[in-house]
Amino acid sequence: MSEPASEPKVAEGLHAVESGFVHFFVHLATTVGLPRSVGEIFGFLFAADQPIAFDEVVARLGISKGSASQGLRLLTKIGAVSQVYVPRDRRTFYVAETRMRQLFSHALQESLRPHLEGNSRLVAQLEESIEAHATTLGGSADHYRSRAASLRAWNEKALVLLPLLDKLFSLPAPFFPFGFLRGSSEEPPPSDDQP
Amino acid sequence: MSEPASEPKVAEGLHAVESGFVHFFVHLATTVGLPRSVGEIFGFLFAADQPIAFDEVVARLGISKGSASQGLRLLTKIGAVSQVYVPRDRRTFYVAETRMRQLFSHALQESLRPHLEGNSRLVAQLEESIEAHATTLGGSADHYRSRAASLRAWNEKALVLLPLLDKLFSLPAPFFPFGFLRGSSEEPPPSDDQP
DNA sequence: CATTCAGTTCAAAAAAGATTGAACCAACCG
DNA sequence: CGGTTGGTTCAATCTTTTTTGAACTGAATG
Repeated sequence: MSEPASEPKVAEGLHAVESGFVHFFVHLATTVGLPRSVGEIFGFLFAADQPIAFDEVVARLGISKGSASQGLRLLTKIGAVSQVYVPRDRRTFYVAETRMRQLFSHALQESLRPHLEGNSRLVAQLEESIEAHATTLGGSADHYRSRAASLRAWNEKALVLLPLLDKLFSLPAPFFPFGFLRGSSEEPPPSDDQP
Repeated sequence: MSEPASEPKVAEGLHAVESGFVHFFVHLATTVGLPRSVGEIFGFLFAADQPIAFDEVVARLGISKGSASQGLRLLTKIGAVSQVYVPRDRRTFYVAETRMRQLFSHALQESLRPHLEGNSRLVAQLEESIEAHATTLGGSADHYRSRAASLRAWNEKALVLLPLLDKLFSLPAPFFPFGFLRGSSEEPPPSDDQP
């Protein structure tokens, strides 16, 4: 009853609830290094009940056609939204991928992996460079080798952990397998007390 | 034999090998959204054999005192480097945390966690907002509730997976526990088949 | 065909972020 | 004390990224 007459208009033309979703994804987008507008677009589509037309994205969000176009292209490329063709309508419609699992797993494959692979290449170069200069380096050659080795080991670990992480995410929530490492400082096992 | 007379000088005054390390961490830093200079500093320290004084960072890397100061402060704050007091020297020396495990785990706790917690807050607000408007929303209230629920579920999953991930990383490499999910590409339940 | 409508492209403007450097502070030194 | 030396701060500057908007392409429509 004590609400002010107008919505806390976060973005032109959005209902308070919609802009809640937008907020959430703007936060997510920026923490992940994507432009804010991409977060807005995705949030808006994620909230929607049905496919949304390009020009509605522009109008409701109050962003330029240019941004919308680029943002939607990016989101499509990374598999976060897809186009939907609506029969008697000339416009293209978009829907968000709402299964978080898909989103996550896609991101892992398409964004994280390539970076880790980039790392691998750099480590390899680094190691070559060390060997190339080994004689000049004298005693420190070994030191450098061991530092490089640690980078390599770390990176490889990350690489193999990647698919595993993906799996873990796909597990039905209550089942998290804490079993195999009950050693520990962090988490009490999830199983209930059944004597 | 075919090498040019001078090093491929990536940064003033660095040996080729050092700049290999610097490269690696610049890459890492930028993919993680940190300023390049922070990557440079860390790379340089990571390569080093012994503690490095502030002014050497400035000189060898050819960056301003300002950058060095801020970069070192940040790195210290996130636990990636620490100060070392060298007896008869007025300057402060720095060493990189070279145990990748520590770095990683610290990053998980200090960077990822807070973000996920931020998410939680936003989801909570979102849910409140949905309830606040529930009557106005009519039929779509349920739709919004379910979308919000999926965000919540996802976020909570991430939150519980965090310590687990940390554990996995700490495991001696050869031991990776693929055992419990030898199933295939998607999601056969983790419990074994006991009729 | 000429027109309108949907959307893309891309150069220019705006905003956000990183870096510099000069002023400054605080030990230490002589 | 007065002068160095080691380092921090922060406003100004430079760089990079994001956003805009106007020109453009290419269907559909009439």
